[in-house]
Amino acid sequence: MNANATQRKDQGANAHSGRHGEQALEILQALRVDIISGELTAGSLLRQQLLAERFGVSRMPIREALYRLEAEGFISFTPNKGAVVAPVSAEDLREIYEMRVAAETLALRLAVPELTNTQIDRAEDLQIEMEKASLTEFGTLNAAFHRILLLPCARPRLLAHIENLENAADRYLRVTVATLDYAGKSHSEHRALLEACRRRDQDAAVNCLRQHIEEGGETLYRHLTQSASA
Amino acid sequence: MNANATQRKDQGANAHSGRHGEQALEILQALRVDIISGELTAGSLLRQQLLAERFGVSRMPIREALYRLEAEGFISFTPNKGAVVAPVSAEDLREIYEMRVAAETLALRLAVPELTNTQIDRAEDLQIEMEKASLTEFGTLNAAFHRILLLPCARPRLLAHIENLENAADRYLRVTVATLDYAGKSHSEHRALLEACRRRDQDAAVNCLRQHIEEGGETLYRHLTQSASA
DNA sequence: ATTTATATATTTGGATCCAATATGAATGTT
DNA sequence: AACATTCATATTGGATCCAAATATATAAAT
Repeated sequence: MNANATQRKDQGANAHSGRHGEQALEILQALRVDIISGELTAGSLLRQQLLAERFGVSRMPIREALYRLEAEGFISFTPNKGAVVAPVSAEDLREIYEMRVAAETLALRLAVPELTNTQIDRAEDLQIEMEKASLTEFGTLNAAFHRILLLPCARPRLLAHIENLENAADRYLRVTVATLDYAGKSHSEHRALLEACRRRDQDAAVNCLRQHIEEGGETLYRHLTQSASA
Repeated sequence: MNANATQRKDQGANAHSGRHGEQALEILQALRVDIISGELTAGSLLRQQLLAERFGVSRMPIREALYRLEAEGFISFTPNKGAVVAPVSAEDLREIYEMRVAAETLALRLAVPELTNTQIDRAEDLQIEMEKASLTEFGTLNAAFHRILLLPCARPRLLAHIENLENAADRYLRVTVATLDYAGKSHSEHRALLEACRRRDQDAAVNCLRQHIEEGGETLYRHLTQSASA
């Protein structure tokens, strides 16, 4: 399959939003979304000229965005040939989730003692919303839920790393989240996590989160290794 | 202090080494080394024109290298003003070491069952060499020692992440490694780690590594918070 | 003398141009 | 027909050019 997600021309919206020095960031964001959402599939060639036309800019800001995308691990360059969307694999998925467990449990352990009741309440609100929400909203609400519990760790590097891992994971999530009864189990795990946070019980909270992430990863892993699709 | 490390002109060596599509990578490497080694100090402005002259190329490959450096966390851009070398701080150092513990213990846990006796022997050789080596060689030998024990985990994302963290840590290491009696303690810790690996004792090995990294971080942290220099 | 306004110069961000490499088609040879 | 060679084309990587923004210097006004 080819990079035909680049066909729709939305330069009208993008090109004149932030004038000087921000185009590349918007392009980066847009391409990242395209890869995560699956509009750009693994192996797709990213033609600079096509992207430039799509966004209504020259190739320069495109290149800038591509360099950063490569650093984030979403694409890879081969010299004089161009950039292709990084492949997906069950091993990669497993690795991402192993790293998420390590990074997010560290962040949570550091965050729990700093959590305010207000923040926990806010997380609970999000959880309540999430349980009523549609599948399209689930992703953002879920991300917000996790973020609010981890942010108080106040570790910018770690949080950026986690965000990158979650983006990487979302590439795999897309395929499966719609089909599975993942949501139900996730909700009760979130509830347990909130309880542990309320008691400021680091170990319990960390174990909840570890289990939560691991089970999510397991589910995806099984789904990916079974169905050879995507 | 300004970016006067950019004065020496070494374009003769760099410009014609790899012709098409590799300049940026060499420049990236060179700038990374300059930042880690301290030739480019925190807050230094990175003038594209100066760098272009230093490396004997146009501003284009410079920009490419800078974008990637930013993604690695070594510099940061402010729109229309340019790039500056990222600041250092005790909190950042602490964070790096917290992340190293999480990432490297994960890698080691996965690597230990895969380790061959040959690899452990090779690590021991490196350790023996290290104990006789000078301070200038210590850094590379130490890195090689850790790498050989972690590589068998076969997790490319994780290993790249660890490499980035070690580069980030090296920025702080530089200041202190010369002055401290860090080496002696490090050697015995390495020995203990090797022993645990020989027994294929995951938990013991992971605990050794955790302690090793934590103590290294502690030492640096104390040194950095005491002496307000650099 | 200090401050404000204006003009100038430097620098980044983006567009265009050119060279080197790779891709693909056409042609020729066996 | 299969394969190699040559030539045309497309694409990347790098250089140059231009515009927008910022910083600096100069002049004017209080």
